[in-house]
Amino acid sequence: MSDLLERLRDRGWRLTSQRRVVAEVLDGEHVHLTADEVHARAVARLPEISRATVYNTLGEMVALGEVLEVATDGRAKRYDPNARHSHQHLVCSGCGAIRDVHPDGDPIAALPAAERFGFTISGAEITYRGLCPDCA
Amino acid sequence: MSDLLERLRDRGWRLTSQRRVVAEVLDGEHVHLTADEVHARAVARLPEISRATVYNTLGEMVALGEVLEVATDGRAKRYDPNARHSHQHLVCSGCGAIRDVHPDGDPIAALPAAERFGFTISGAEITYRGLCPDCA
DNA sequence: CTTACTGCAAACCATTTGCACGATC
DNA sequence: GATCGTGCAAATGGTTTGCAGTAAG
Repeated sequence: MSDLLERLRDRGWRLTSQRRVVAEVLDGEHVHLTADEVHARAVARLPEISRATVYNTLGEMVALGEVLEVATDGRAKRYDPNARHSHQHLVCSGCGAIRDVHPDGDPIAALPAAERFGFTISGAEITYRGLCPDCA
Repeated sequence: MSDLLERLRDRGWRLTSQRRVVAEVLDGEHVHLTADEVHARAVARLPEISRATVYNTLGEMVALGEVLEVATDGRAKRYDPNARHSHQHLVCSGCGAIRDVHPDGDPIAALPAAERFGFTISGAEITYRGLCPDCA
């Protein structure tokens, strides 16, 4: 289970009840919650936790590289605890559901040198768009 | 030049001075302006144009599929008039500059059936991240 | 002449911040 | 006991909306 929490602890992260709850709530496979959803679930376990703390905590986890920020282009950013395993996202244009997917091949390799304009490429994110079985 | 404007006119779009100015300002290659930048440039040509109209107009062009919304994950959305030619984006992690790029191969084809979870895939967006020559 | 676009200002929503209090090392 | 995290509430920035006025077809 709490893979994420363990990783954070190993990095000498100062541990408080709020931070622990945020990490626990966010952890898992195919989890892509908004800050507000994280807050709602955190409140269920720790009623006094504030939105500001949730935002701060998520921001720190992103800065540490343990959590990924996903802008699916809707309104609010979503947070993906699975930052360690490279994966891409499949987003339903109907209901906004997100799945993690693993395409074949390395997208970075597909970008020819002539198309790099002198940039040093450090990563690539792919968002597949489509309709899920329920929305089709 | 005003390819975008022409396309919009062909679709029977009601033409007003404001809309024309927005389309003109936005058109071109490698153009990725924020709504606010569009407004600033539009004001230079048509001083009374309001932010609300710029937002409405951009939203309509996006709904018509003639303009692409690009969420580079920074603060404001950017608008790309080049919705007709499939291309991907290269974003500088330093200064936020954007370049259009054309990778080899079709990213959709790289997603195996087993990874589609019953979704009907309609498109894929790739964002390459890196440092531009100036920021490196 | 009718319909639809525009401008204004106020509303909205997600997120950030300043600051005093409280908990951790 | 010094430092750092937390909570509150207010501020911010981007975007949307309601409504009266105005222009396009």
